[in-house]
Amino acid sequence: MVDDGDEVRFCSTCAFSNVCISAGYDKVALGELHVLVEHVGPFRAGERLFRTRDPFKAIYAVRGGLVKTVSVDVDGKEQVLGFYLPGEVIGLNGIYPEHYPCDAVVLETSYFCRFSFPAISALASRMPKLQQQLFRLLSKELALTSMLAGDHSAEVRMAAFLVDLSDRFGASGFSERHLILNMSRIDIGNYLRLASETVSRLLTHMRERGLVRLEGRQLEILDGKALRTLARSALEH
Amino acid sequence: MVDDGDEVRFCSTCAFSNVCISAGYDKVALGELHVLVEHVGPFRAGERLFRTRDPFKAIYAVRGGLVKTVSVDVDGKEQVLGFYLPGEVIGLNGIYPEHYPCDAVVLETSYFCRFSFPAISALASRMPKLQQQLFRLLSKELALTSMLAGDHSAEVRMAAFLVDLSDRFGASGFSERHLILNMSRIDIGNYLRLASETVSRLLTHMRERGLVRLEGRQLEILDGKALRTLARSALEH
DNA sequence: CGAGCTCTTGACACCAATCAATCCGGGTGG
DNA sequence: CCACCCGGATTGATTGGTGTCAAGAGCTCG
Repeated sequence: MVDDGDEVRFCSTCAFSNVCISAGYDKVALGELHVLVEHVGPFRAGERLFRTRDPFKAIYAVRGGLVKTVSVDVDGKEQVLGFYLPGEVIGLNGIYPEHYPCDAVVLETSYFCRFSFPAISALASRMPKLQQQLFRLLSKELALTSMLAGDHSAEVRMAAFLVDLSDRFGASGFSERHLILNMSRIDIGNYLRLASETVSRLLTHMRERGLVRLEGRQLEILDGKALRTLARSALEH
Repeated sequence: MVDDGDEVRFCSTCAFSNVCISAGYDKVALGELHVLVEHVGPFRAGERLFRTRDPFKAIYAVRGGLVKTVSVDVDGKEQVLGFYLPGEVIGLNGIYPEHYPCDAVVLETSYFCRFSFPAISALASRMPKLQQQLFRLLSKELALTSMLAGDHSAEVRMAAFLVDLSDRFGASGFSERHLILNMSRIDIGNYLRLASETVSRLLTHMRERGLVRLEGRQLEILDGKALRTLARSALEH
């Protein structure tokens, strides 16, 4: 999990590190990236990595754990913007406003790589591959939130959520079939813009149809194909 | 949004040009940017600047006119992703997938600046200010779509739409009070995830309450403060 | 073992979609 | 110049999907 052994990868779960290494980049720049990374954690459930209106100074890659980002509107109503799994990057939406537009709330004990943004931005100027990776990350985040923005039925949203999570677990080297939904139904509902009761009803309905197996926060995908069919209008290609 | 330029502006409405000039950048790089820009147009209403699945080669700044981006899902149902006014940039969401994820449909006679992405990306490596501007544009787009993703009542969404449009018209040097909604109610509804009938009802209701004056596609904001109050939960700070 | 949650399940209400009729404005052709 | 036509816009009646409220069950933690 931390930088050990194999000199080629100094941090096995950092998105940046991986892409740069895989690009076979020059050692000087790589060393600079290494110096730039700061390992932080552990954070416990309920702690915040950063808060709304904190000045934007760094982005974070999840090394292990689970995080949600939430924005709180003027009435104090929370809005979950996203969940972040190991290997994913948090904080990019702070670039333009120059402060974080949301809180990053840790949902289970978590570890991170911290990248000072001015530093990584400067480094990106000399490492086109890194710059490109930053662009891609931003653009990817864009694609994800525009999925949320679509007007789809509750069932389609739920299916799309599960399929997306499955894919991302897979990309992080975890099982694509056995998902651990270590966030409350309330958070899921808030993220999908559904009432938590609706989330419950949808999950039991999916269980009754044999699409998934449910044990509390453990979910096993039994019929991935059917799920994808349900979700296909939301995942629009 | 952009630190205002003082001297030479060789393309009065191009977001990139403006930021680079205002940064007082060296003339060599500036020349390169100049060479890189390609003026295209006019395009007539209904024509497409690019289509879904076209390979991602360039981004476009609107010089004049109005454009919508729409994605078509598997069932053939259209989804309006955004409207673009003079000075704004289209196509950034194609970076990650490396092809455009939507069609760019011209709504009224329009002109553009075309920037080859490989070229501008390379140039950004040598012009930190340009790189930063690209990051900002992406991050800004992110903020905009996450507004759409919120679960707000139809009235709040409508108000937020008008306020946003007013701000953007203002940023482009147009009147903030007199908006020209040169897109159909159907497009507005599709963008806001509302039925066009609901858009109609909301606008008449706002007219009856004295918030706006309506004359077909011309809209005058009479009570901007009230509109902002309505929209404030969607524009979350 | 109780306190305080999350989660589930049911009954009901309500907002916005749908269906339908009409009106308006702009372009076309006689 | 007017009549016609057609897509967009408005307005009304009805429906349905989700939210809200409420009660109870299951967990976890002190």
